[in-house]
Amino acid sequence: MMASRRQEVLTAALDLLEEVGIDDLTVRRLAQRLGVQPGALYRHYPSKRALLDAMVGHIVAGAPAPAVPAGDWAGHLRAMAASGREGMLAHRDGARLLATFYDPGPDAVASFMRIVEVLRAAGAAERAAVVATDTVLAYVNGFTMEEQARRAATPRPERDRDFQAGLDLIIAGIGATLPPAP
Amino acid sequence: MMASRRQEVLTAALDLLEEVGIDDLTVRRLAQRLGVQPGALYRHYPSKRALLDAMVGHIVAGAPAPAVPAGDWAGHLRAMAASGREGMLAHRDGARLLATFYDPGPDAVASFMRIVEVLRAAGAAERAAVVATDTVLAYVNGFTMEEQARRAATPRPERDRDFQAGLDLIIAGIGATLPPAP
DNA sequence: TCCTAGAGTGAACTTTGTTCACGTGAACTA
DNA sequence: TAGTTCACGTGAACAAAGTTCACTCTAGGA
Repeated sequence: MMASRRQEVLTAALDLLEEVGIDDLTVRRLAQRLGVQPGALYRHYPSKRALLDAMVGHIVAGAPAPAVPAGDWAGHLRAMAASGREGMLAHRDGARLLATFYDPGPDAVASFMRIVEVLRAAGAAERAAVVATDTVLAYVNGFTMEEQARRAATPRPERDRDFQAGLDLIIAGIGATLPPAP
Repeated sequence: MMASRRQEVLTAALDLLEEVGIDDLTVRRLAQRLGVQPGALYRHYPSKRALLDAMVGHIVAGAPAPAVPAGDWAGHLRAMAASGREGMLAHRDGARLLATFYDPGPDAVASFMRIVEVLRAAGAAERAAVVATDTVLAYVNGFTMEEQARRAATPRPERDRDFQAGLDLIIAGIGATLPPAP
């Protein structure tokens, strides 16, 4: 196991997030849950902000790596979109947390580039591929934010269907700008 | 003019937002700018949250009412999208403010419905019209949020062009599901 | 045995939102 | 004219938040 104390603090913070939500995620509450004085946490993270960043890092890293169907650009787009949404929905206030504290690292840039590559392989021009990728990601973030903030009442299957339907709209738009398959 | 004190406080808060950003928009700073003790503000707004809500209300109300080209559903969509984005970009941290504190009122629902109506008039089924509207709004929010958070360096014309290009993608997707014009 | 390093204590400080009993001056009313 | 009302503001306090700091404790290796 060999979990460093730093890791334990992070895990406790993620658990606490699930219990009380981000607005009540306080240094003191976290310290209490660890059976420790508030100041002790600053041995492991230099600030609360740094801790939140680490939580965000854990969330984006934990998103399920999609099984890539080679050559199927629409499938790739759908998988990436679903994975991004899933990562946020998996944690209470996940979307808000990402929106507020996410600073894209090299791995995020890498997966962005991978999508662009897939679209380029399907025949899209460089700029068109970037625009399409940007658009899908903006949609995923916008939809999920709104979903988590204001649609907790709507049953999950319905939300899934709505998300899918909007994504299909965008994919149709992208498909129209692509050269026809040979 | 006859501006009520309440109005003056709101105006001062909006000015202060522009100067210091939402993270440093504090009750004390606002009081100081009004030449008043912090507690005095609670005569006019029951809580800081209520004041932020009022600011959001002012921002969404202040978005330019688009000139509606009758019968042109794509034009209507573009106008609404541009108006929403413009409203957020017009204020520092506008997108974050909206995303965190916006609780859609009757007028927001009304303008949502108006878009749905326009699409229905163009031949879309009810559900398709709702999905299309939702998708455009999610895109606008997602794009603007990211834009204001991380693309301050990119020059405005370029950002406008990117926004337009993504929107065109979605509009193309919507157009593909509509019956051909007679 | 000494000593270093990681972990935690306990108490403080600053800043934040918020409350509350009380003053004050202008406008209305009898 | 005298009294009442009312909107507005004062001044001081409160609790909770993030953060800092000097000190202690406890292992484990030289």
